[in-house]
Amino acid sequence: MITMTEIAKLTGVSQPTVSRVLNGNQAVNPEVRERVVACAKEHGYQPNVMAQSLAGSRTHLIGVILTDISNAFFADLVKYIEQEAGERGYRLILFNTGYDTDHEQECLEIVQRYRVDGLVVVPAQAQSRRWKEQLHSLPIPAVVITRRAEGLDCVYVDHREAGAQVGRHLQEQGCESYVFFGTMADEKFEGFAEEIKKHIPNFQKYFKNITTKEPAAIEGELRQHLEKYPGRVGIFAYNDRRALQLLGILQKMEVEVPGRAALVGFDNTYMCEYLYPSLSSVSQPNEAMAVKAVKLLLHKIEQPEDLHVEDWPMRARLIPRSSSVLASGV
Amino acid sequence: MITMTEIAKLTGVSQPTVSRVLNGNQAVNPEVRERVVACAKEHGYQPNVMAQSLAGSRTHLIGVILTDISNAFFADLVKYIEQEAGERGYRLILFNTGYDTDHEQECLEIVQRYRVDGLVVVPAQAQSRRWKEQLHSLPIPAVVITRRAEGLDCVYVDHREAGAQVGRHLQEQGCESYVFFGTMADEKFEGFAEEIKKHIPNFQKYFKNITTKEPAAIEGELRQHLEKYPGRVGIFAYNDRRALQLLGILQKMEVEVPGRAALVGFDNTYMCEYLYPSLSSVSQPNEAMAVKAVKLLLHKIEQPEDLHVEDWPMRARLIPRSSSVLASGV
DNA sequence: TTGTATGCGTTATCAT
DNA sequence: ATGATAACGCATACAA
Repeated sequence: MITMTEIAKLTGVSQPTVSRVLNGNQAVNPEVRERVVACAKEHGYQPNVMAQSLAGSRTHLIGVILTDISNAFFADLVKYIEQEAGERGYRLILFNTGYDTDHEQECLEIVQRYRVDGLVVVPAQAQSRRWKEQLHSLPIPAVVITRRAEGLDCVYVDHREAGAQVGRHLQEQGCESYVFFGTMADEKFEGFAEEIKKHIPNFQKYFKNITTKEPAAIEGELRQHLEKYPGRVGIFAYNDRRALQLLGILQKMEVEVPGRAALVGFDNTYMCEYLYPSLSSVSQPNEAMAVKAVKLLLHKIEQPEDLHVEDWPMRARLIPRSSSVLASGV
Repeated sequence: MITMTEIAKLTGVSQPTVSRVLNGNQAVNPEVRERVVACAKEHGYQPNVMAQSLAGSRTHLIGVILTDISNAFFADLVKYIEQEAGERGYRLILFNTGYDTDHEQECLEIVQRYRVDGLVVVPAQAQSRRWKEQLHSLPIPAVVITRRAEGLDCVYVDHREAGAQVGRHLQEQGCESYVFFGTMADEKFEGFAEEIKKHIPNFQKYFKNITTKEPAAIEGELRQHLEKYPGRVGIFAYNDRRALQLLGILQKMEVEVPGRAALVGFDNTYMCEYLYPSLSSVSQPNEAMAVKAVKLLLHKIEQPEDLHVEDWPMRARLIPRSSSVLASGV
């Protein structure tokens, strides 16, 4: 790979002149410019970013550290992050922690070695104080995406509000009892429960939480719930994957969806609209989140003096489909 | 971020000595070592990879250029590539071409600027000669993954053989007519057709190809085919996404699956086993492919004198499920 | 065992 | 308009 110095020799000028030509910075003799450009083109010159970075400029690298790239939701985020960053001349160096906090630590060290200009992080450990302090003390601007992290720049959806949307929807659909599939420590459950409690103060009485992922156990729990409550049951799953699993089980049990059970998922994966019945789900603004995170980060990179911390909750949106809405006409 | 030179000053030794200590290369006075290590630790020293690379060693960067990271299959590959490369001390710089060949060109330039040690590529343009020559002439070792590319190192599944497996399976399940959903230029279709022709020479007569993705059109085509052929129809979709869409349409049409129509997808996405009926699908050896590709690449990086070109076809495996297999017992 | 000197490919600051 | 020169952070050959 040819260097500026080599081009300089070939064209009989000095290396700094080559630099000036190739960067179009200052005025140079048109003849010289032509010669140099031609030579660079002929040999397929490509600047050495390592050298550029060393010489004082940025690396134009953004470290992306996330929990699980094989999760469609995060993969989608990465796509938009890459796109937005790429348009502004930044590249991604990617790390997958696999929810392993030790490995996350390593990643945090490695990105420093590469002198990345900034960081986009989906933290493995949600809220550990130690972790937040560490990220804060890093000499690299960072934006947390997907989760709220107090005191740090972050872009995320308001899960509580999203859960409330689901609660409202299922009530409007005439549900008389409820099931939440996932951990109750989840903010979307909290919002969900709060919303329903507004109308049904003794919510607990009509509610069941299921945490197991084991099909037979799920079926048992559901059967039990259905026997106890004859009315329509509203089921909220913490993601589409689980919702799909539930849908399969309900179909196997020959429970009518949405007649007997109304089902809502989360993430609005592509499969939602293809399923039969199509699956109601909560759509997160993936692209908007990614774009916002990158813009925030680049701002912090390019205006390091601005220490303002940004906290960006965004709204999710429930997409009602056949799994929770009774067909009106037919 | 502290540098070796600074540590040298703080500990009263020379910079090369610090280098020796921190790299554990040569023998150094234990006392000095201790002092230097302590100082480095205290200030959180992290080597500057840019400088290391410039000074002659490798960048330890692997460029990953692929068509669509938001595709679950590729995202999964990336996960394994990151893992395997990471264990060997290499990091990923990621590019998403979005199937845009112009953008793919840019990516090829940019990775050169970062002086990546190697490249893993999912090409946007399958087989253009120009592209292959270009990749070959690149001063960077590269491995093509997912697609066969003659003359280049590549790791991929034999789609023809995979298609044959599906053909064999659907025949064994007693199908009397066939539908392929996707483009007939696809190797998996070729293998599929060849296999069936072994037993049914006038295959064309019992076959329909559907390429549209528009639900109403698909439904029309299917209805037409079903009216024409009373026997069981075997449907092969080029990926699970399409298979899912088909399944939804079949359910809506109240066509019995697998009784009237046996359905097989491709990619063996997680949802296959959750669907009802669960979806038969072809499983690609994602992890094995990723690991093989990385190993191949690292070999080429570390043994540049070995110019042997490796062509690694791998076997896919059909996972039969309820969508194509009639329940025997019940 | 340790220090000096040099070079990697740039950018940037000087002179000229 | 252009050429010396230094500097970025590190590795390495060489000298001591």
